[in-house]
Amino acid sequence: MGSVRTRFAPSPTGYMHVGNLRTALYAYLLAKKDGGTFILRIEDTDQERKVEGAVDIIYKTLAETGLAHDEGPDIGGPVGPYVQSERKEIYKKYALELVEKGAAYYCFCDKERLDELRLVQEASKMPSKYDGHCRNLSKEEVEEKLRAGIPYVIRQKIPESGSTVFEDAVFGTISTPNDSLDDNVLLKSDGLPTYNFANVVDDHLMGITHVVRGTEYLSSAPKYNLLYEAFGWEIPIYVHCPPVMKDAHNKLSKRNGDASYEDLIAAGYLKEAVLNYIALLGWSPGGEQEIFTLPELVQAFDISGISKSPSIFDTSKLRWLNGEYIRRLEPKVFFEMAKPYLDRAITSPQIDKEAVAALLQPRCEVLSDIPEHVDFLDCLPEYDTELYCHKKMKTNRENSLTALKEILPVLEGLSDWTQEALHEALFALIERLGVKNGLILWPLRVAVSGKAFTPGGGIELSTLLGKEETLRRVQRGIELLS
RNA sequence: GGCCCGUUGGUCAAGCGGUCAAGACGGCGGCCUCUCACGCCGCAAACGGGAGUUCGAUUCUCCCACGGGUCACCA
Repeated sequence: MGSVRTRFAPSPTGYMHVGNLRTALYAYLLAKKDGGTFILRIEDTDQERKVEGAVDIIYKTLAETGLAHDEGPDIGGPVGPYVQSERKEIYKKYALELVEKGAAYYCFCDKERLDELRLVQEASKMPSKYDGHCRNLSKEEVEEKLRAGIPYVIRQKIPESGSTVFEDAVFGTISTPNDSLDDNVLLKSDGLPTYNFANVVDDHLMGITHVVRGTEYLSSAPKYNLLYEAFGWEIPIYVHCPPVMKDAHNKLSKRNGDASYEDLIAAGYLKEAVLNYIALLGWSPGGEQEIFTLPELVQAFDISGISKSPSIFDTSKLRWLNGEYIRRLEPKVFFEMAKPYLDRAITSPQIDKEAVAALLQPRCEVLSDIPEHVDFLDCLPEYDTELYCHKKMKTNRENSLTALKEILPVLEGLSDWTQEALHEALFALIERLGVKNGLILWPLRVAVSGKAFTPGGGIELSTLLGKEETLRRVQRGIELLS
């Protein structure tokens, strides 16, 4: 058992966005690479933003993607509880300890005063920052206000001078002047901690060795560092990951209507492909390999490969990767996955859907585009006879009509309706007429599909459609061309 | 605005003082082929700008520009 302990600490918002999932992935990989422990912690200290069922989505996603946590609210563990709202007393105790140590203080300022303060600061173009009104209250004053039952918060006491320096495994040494840091609230008036505080306390108490999170926390990291120092706790290794972007200017987000993990799955992407793709978004294994199973990712993962700049989520590359995964599937497995989509598009019972799936597998990138590939099997679409004209096949309306008229009796006379038999009969015809393959096969494919592009050629499609339907469509072609 | 961080082709990215600056996706062209797709081959396409340091900078330093993040009793 390794000693690395990482955690994924989402707040239950009811939505697993791609950036979040990637953070979970990296935390998981980092732990597993070392044979360490991956922990799930729910950060629900914001009572107003609680969403019902949100935690279930988190469990479901982690289970589905194989990012199995070793400790968490659902499975327990030695350092629980793993839900922050159940740890209320813990935070209070540590907040008070910090007050004892002089690294934090009671603040009785009410919302009105703070709003006003902010307004004044904004108006005078000052950086908005707590003015330290309660920073130097005497012990007696504090006691008195406490006794009077005045609501309070506990704020962090940031040193007035000097600077805070810390190491980030991705970004290196980062130094921040203390006077640019604010005396943030640690414990809210409802008795619950802020994220800033709960995070530090929990990460320490849970023995987290590597804190993996997004760069949005990079600028708060100095404050966390100061907290660790005040407690005399060992500082974890920070691993800040750059954001996943929708485009050069916007993060991927629910607000922008961007796809979440669930949306991608619903759209017909394979979970393995999604995981593989996001692993490569913001991290590079260094070598040429691009397709990785989860265990392979565990093997290959290294913090040094995490990039510093944001990366744009590229759907076209995901599509390609998904196609790669689809092509590698066992035909049976692909058929099972494709089935719901095939059922939606094909209603006629005589079509062999497994055979359709076999045709589809090499040319399908996302499951959801199956219907548009196969809709013509169900019902011959209205089509323009222009489709019969193809320069490379050297076909036009006239010779297509001739071809179909030659084809019809051949097919009618065929008793054994298999791909082999069709192939044999049609190539015999081609030979007898002494023409190029395309001259016969192109018109057949058009007649039978009514489309410019189809999965499979004329012979394959005819096999699928069955004798009766094929003959009907060839006749229809003859009618249209006559 | 203050503070922090970043900047290699359209996108993901390798590179860690000397390279004709990888590779992948996408694009384009070709081959294969009964269409499309798959597969194979090839082409175009990048170090934001300026000063230094150095025999030599994409790589190190500084400045600028641009981009991102953060400045809540949200996480």
